[in-house]
Amino acid sequence: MAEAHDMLFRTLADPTRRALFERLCREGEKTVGALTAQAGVSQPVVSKHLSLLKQAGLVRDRHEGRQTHYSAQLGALAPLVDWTGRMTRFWETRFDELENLLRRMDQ
Amino acid sequence: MAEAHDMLFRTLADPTRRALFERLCREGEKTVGALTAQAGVSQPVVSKHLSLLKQAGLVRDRHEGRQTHYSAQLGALAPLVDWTGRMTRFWETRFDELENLLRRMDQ
DNA sequence: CAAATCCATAGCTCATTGGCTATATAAGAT
DNA sequence: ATCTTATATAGCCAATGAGCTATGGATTTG
Repeated sequence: MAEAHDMLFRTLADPTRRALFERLCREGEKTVGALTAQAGVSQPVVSKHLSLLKQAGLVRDRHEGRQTHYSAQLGALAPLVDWTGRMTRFWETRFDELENLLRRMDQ
Repeated sequence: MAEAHDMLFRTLADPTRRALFERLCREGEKTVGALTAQAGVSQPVVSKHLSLLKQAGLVRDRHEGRQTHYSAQLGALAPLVDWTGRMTRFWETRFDELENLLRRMDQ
């Protein structure tokens, strides 16, 4: 029953993890070392977060010698965009119904 | 430093809480009792979640006698939509740059 | 081959949090 | 006034999870 947006919300809820993803979106592919240098947390913590981001489909990894390059997988945000869209549409639908009701009462 | 989307992500990360918000979006205003009846958790837990949703600006409450009616505040999702938009745009910009580079190399 | 570098994993701790029951507060109902 | 109903708050507990250090595995360098 776990929908795709569930894991996305949980994964992006942590500020450190979200900051890593944001940086990959802004600056493109980066190694773990480069990410760690500015993350403000230890390298193992960065690796752990990247692993969770990968599980959520938000990043890809590419191995090259002893370094691992991570990059954002932007398509992974789609379920989140869909979800917000659905919520907005529900609200608008109910709003339209209310509008119609008021129009009918006005006649 | 805490941006608006930070609290939104954290608030919507919990499935029970998100389900409450979804129901308010789908079905409109509801009392705490009505929400509790289908939430699968106890009434105090529902009240607590609603309180957090309210703090995040995702719901409004309206007191009427001894009941409290909650409703979704859809505008509150805007920072989330903006954030996903920004991330997408970063990615697209870098993609365009890559495209241009390839075009120049092709000449 | 030895040493150094890069990343991942293991194991620990502490803080946070989602759940519960019990109770307080407030507003009808009798 | 008393009892019941609706919601909120308090206090507790167990699970989760984000951080750390230490270490393992793999690759490059000397």
